[in-house]
Amino acid sequence: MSTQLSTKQASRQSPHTRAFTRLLRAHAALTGRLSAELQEEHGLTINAYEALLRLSREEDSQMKRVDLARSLILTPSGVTRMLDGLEGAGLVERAECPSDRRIVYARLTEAGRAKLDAAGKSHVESIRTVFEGALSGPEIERLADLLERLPLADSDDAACDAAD
Amino acid sequence: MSTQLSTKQASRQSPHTRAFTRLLRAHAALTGRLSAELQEEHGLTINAYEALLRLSREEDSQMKRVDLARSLILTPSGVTRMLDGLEGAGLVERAECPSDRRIVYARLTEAGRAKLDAAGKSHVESIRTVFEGALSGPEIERLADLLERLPLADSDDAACDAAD
DNA sequence: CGTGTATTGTTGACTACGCAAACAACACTG
DNA sequence: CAGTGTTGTTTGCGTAGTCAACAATACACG
Repeated sequence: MSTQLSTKQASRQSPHTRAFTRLLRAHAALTGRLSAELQEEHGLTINAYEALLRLSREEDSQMKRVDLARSLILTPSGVTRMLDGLEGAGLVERAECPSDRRIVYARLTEAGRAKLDAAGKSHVESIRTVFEGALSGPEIERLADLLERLPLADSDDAACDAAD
Repeated sequence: MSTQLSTKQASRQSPHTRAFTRLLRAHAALTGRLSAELQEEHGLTINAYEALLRLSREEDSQMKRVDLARSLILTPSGVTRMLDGLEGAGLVERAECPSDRRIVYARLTEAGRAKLDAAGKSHVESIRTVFEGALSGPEIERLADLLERLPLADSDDAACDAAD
């Protein structure tokens, strides 16, 4: 199927590099498509959507901002700014921690849950379309598994954070 | 169709969603780490590096800017801005097309090739470290293959661009 | 020819993020 | 209980990217 060695050789790379490059491109392509959709139909960024999703998974629909940052692989400042938007839209609200006043929780509001629900329908559907158009069911699972095993933090970051 | 039994189910997601989320996170984690390195040691963005790499693969070390954009999954304006930087650093230069004066080629300079060479050494090494620390050889190839099959363009984009 | 239409590339205004610094609240130490 | 370090959050500034509007060229067809 693929041409072996033409004058230009896409295949001369090591598998690592190939995997990485493809990861970059796949990410650009998928987020490009999906974020446009999410933005247009619901006014949400992909990260904003993921934030709502993670909050919704917590028992009390709230999370420390730091944890949210780590979970999304964003810096704390990124989270602050993103939540600014979501708070402005009334999808998330702040909640204090009684025992530690440094901490501010981000809590999903009812409107936020509704928004997540609405956005999720089309978003999940789009994701499914994209993936199922390209890969078989088992392949999708295999892909998810492999991606899951890539390291999420700096290796020099001491802890192995079982908290996830 | 999907979902709402929420209390706390990270694993209740469909494989598509799981794959997508993991793709997002893996991308954020890897680019975060690798781009910091590339930036610090060589003053290059990941995309800038990839651009140099692609130019270096062309026979005459040059590419139409539009093609470069498509290849990197960037907008034309993004390419203009990125190349502004690379031109300023003398790593890339402009070249005209005699037959079509709309076209401007981006051409790798000698300095650009040298930079690519230097940056490539550490960059490729880092990539290898990251991937080999997490996956076995065959798994890396499998991952690359799966990622390769994800669609890179909008499906409503008519052509299947065999040009790649 | 001239006139629409598509393609190539650039620019201005904006967004989303990171980094570093600042700051507030806590936690330990003596 | 003052001093020092650590953690959580926000803020100023820089950067990389997008989109919309544009100019210039190419082409197709009356």
